[in-house]
Amino acid sequence: MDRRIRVRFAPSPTGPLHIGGVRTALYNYLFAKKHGGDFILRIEDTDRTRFVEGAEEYIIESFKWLGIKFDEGVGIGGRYEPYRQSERTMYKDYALQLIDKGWAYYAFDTPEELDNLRKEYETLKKNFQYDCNTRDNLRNSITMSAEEVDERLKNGEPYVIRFKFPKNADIHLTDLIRGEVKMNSSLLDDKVLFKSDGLPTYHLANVVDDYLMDISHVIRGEEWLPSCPLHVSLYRAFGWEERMPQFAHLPLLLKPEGNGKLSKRDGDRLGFPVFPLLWRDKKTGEISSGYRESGYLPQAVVNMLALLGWNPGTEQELFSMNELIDVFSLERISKHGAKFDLVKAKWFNHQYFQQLSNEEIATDYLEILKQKGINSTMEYTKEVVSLVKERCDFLSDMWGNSYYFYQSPENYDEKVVKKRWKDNMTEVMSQILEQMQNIAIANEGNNTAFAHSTEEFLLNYIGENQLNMGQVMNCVRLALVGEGKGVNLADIMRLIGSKTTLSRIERSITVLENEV
RNA sequence: GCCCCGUUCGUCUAGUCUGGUCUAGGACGCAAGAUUUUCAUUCUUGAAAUCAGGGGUUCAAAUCCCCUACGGGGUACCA
Repeated sequence: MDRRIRVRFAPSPTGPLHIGGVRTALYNYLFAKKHGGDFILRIEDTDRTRFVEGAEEYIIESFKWLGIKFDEGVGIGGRYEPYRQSERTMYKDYALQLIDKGWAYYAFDTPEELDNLRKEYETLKKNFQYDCNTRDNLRNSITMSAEEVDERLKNGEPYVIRFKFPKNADIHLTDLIRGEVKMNSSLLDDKVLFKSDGLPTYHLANVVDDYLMDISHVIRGEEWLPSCPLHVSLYRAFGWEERMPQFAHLPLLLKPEGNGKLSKRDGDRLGFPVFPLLWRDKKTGEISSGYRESGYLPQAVVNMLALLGWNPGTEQELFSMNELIDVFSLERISKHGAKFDLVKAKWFNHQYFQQLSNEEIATDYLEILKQKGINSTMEYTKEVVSLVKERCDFLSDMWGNSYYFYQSPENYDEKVVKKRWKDNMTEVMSQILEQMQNIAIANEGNNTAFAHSTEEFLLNYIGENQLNMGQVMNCVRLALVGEGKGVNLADIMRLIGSKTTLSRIERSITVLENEV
C-alpha cells in the first residue's frame, strides 16, 4: 500500500505535557519524517471538567523548544481544520449513524444509578460492567420500546450513547510492536461514545477524527491497548476498515525506583523533571520543574528520550534529530516499559554541552555572572569556559568549577589545610611569595609570561630545597582556589593575573599561619 | 477479581521472528590502573545477567511450546 504516512499527536490539555507524552510525540514525528509524511497536532479537549488553562500553549511551546515540528494542527492550520475537538461538531451525527446501524444504543441510566450498581457488585466481590450480560436489565433503548425512547429524547432527558459489542466474538487486531492481539467481545464493556453533555468521549472522537484526517498510523501509549479492540470495532461498524490506521502501542515510562508508571509527582520527589518546561499550577501555585529550566539542552532530551524504549541496533548512542529520522523504525521499539535513568540523562547532557562553542556557553554564563553581581568580559569568560567546560554537565555547573576566576577565596578547605599546610609551609610560602613578587615585576603587564616563569620557578624551588611537590603545589592551589581542586595552576595564574595571584597568596599566609 | 501486555548485567539495551557463530555484546553507573603536582577530564582494564522459575520439543534453546511467579496497563458520561 502506498498510502501517505500521516500520524498525529493528540494530547488533552489537562496540564503540563508529561515526558512520556513527549516521547510518544517524538516517535510519531520521527516516523512521519522518516517516511516523508505529515505530523499533526490535534487537541483532544472533550472533557470540559479537566480542562486546564494554558496547557495548550504549554504543549506548543514545549515542542518548539524541543525542535519537534508539526505540519498541521492547532496553531498551524491545515486542510482538516479545526484541529481542536471542542470546535468540531460532527461527532453526534456519527454516533447516531451507529445507532441506525444497530452498533450503538441510547442509555438513560444516571451516573448515580451506575455508581450504586458498582457498589452493589463490589459487596458481592464482583465487578459491574455495562456489557452484553447486563445491558438487558438496564435502562436503555434495547430494553425500552421505541416510543418510550422517543418520548424521553423529546423531553430532553439526559442520555449517553453506548457502543454495542456483540456477544462472544473474538476481536483480532495487529499491533506493529506487539503482533497479533485477541480479545473476546463478551469481556468488553459497552463504552460510552457520546456523553450527556453533548460531547463525544475519546473513543468516538479519536476514531472519527483519525478517519476524517486520513491518519495512517496510530502510535500511542500502551495504556490504550485494552481499548484498541473498541476502536477497531468502531472502524468496522462505520465501514471504514479499508482506511483504518495501523496501530503501534508504545511501552510506558516507569519510575526510576520502585514500581509503576512515571507520574507527575515523581520528578521533584526524586530530583529530576518529568516535564519539558517549568509549569506553575494556577490553582494551587505548585511549581513543577522542567528540563529547559533545569539546564538540559533540547537535543540531549530528544536523544535520551529516543533511546528510552527504542534502539538503532548499532552501538551508536549520540544522534542528531536528522540522524534519528534517518535510522528510526517502529520494529526496533522494545515491548517492555523502561525506567527513567537520571544519571544517564545527565551523561547525555554532558555530551551535548561539550558540543557547544565556548562563545555560546560564555554568552549564557555572563548572564549568570551578572546576576551574581560580577561583570566580566566575553574574552576572559571564553578562556574560562575553554578550561572548565569539560568538567560540566550543565551550564549551572560552570560556577562551581570556575568561581575562583572571578573571586578570591574567603575560606580555605579545612581538610586540604590540614593535609598540606603543615611543618614550615608558612615560611616556604612566604619565600615563594617574595620570589613571585620579583617575577611579577620582571614580567610587568604580561600575565602569560608571569604564569610561565612562576611555574618554572616553583619547580626549581621545590627541587633545590628538596621539598614535597604535592605539598607545595597544593598550598599554592589552596591560596588561589581555596580548595584542593581546579584547573592547571599556570592557567589559573595566567587568567587571574599577577596582581591577584600575589594578593591571594599573601592573604593565605596571613590567614593560615596561625592554623598549624 | 477479570482482561491485556511484558520479564537478558544495578539501569537502558543487543541478541529472540530466521534455534547452533552467545564461554550473552554495548552504553551509563561502579571498581582498579595510567595520565594530571590536586580535583575533574581522558585512556586502559575489570567486576557485573546460570538470559524470572519450572516443564517440554530438539542432536542443540536466551531464542520454539506450555505452566507458574513477578512487573506493568486497563477495567469512568478521563484521556
